Amino acid sequence: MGDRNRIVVLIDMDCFYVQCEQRLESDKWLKPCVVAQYNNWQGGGIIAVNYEARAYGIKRGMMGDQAKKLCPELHIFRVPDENGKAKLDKYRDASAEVFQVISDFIEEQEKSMDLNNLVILERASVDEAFLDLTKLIDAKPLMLPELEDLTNFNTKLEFNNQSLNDWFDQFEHHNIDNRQQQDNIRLIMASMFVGQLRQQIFEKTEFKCSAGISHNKMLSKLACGLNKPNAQTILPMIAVSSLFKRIDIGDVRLLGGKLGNQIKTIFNIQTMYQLSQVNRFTLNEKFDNKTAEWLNDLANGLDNEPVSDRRLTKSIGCGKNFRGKMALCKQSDVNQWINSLLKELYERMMKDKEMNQRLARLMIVGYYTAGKGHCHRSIPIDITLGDYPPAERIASDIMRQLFSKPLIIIQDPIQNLSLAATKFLDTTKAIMYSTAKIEKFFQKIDRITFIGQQQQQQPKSSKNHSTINQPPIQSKSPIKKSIQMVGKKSPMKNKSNNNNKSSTTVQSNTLDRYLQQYQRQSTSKTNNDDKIDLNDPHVRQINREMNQLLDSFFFSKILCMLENGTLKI
DNA sequence: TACTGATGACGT
DNA sequence: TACGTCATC
Repeated sequence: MGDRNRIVVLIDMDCFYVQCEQRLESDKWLKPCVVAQYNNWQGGGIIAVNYEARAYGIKRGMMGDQAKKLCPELHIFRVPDENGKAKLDKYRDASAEVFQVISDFIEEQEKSMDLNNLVILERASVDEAFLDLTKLIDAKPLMLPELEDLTNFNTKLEFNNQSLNDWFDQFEHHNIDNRQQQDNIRLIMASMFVGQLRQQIFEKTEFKCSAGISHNKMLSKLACGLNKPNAQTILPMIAVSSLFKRIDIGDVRLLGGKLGNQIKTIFNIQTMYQLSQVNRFTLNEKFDNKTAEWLNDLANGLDNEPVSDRRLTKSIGCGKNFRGKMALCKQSDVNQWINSLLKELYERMMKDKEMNQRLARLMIVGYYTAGKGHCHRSIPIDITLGDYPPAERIASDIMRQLFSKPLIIIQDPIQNLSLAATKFLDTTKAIMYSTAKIEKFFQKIDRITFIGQQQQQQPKSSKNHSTINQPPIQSKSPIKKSIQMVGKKSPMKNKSNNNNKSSTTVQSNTLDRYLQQYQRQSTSKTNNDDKIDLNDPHVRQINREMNQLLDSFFFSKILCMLENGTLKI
């Protein structure tokens, strides 16, 4: 059972940006439309083309003026811009809508079967999702749906030129005890799921999409592209070799760039079928072992890349090109653009925080110059307060990084700037940065013995440290000492203590006072006098210590224990 | 001035 | 890790 082929699906929204615009201007449905950004030069660059417009030969990457010549009645939607920069929020929001529908549908299906975690959903891009339906399908009895139901979903079969109809007959009249046949039926069952999902997406969002239904990411992506728009395509394993005779190497996922071109030139071939005929040892001569094996698999319709369980983006970023004369030559211009980019990014970070309960810990600032090419540097984001620092502070950190050594940008002007927030932490975990919650956390995991417990009691007078200006941190920080001790002690040594309820919670008085102190500070936002001054050296010291605590303690130790099951919250 | 602006993944 | 490179739409 375990060695059965996976059932992997790709859902791809049809010309997504155009549909987003059409939904807002419904008289534009069915008309040739494109979405373009930046109107000023040659009608702007086209980033999405609907199928009516594609009929005129209009392609993504063309300029608006050029497209208009091909189709005078073309409607061009404009990406809104803010401060001279394209704003793509509309499409991200619409994407979130679609993913919500997909998530809900999955949940509903699982619920009806009284099971959990049957479907893996991966956000592959703003308009694409991979689904691994293996577990869902295999939890159901092997059964053929009605052909009519499938055709209503505009389901196509990719298998030479065989119709879905003919293919269906063989299952009804023949035995289905070999694995190949069973896999085919599993694909058909998955197609019902996908059809219903696509219907849901349409009913809830008005958006049409296409889908590929096959056994791995490469094949489902390929299948999806075979019949568009508003169709779903089944690609059974047996159809792969004949299909590959007409598939260009560059049309296969991950082979559309340099590598694909290299393959074509090196072996003087064009199609995937030809690649499958290249001797494995010949492949090995030209590529490293791993790549050679991977290519060989791909050429045989195999791809074991898992569908990962991820519904959110791993980073939020924004950037802008400054071509030719527009390239940034002065530090003040760079400063201004960083601020402008950060303003947009910061808003998106805040929105993301509210919607997804997470905080980014790292900011990447990137730039491009003719002399140095692409460069980027990272700046930590201090989230010890359980929230982002003010944008101004992030901006100044960025500028400090960027101009740590003075750059003579006059001679090497900056042609691109980009910012990205990454390394997200769940607020439920990040909240541990906020010290009140750290205390609770420690209480919950009372199986852990904090090393500090053996330290002698601190005098009560320490309570007097009630303002942030007199932090409970001595010059030779006891906290730091404790942290170092924790770091040295193997957490596994506490394994025997795991069920010992009498085991003490955090008893380090220093830490306790520190936590209380910090809690007071971080919750007393109403009183201006109590506001934390982030530039206060003591506060900075506290933040540093907390970061160290987290890095050395929680992540390397506790999360490890959570993962291997030695600890449960 | 002219194929943007995002995204993710991998190698070292 | 931090940073450079590649791929996709």
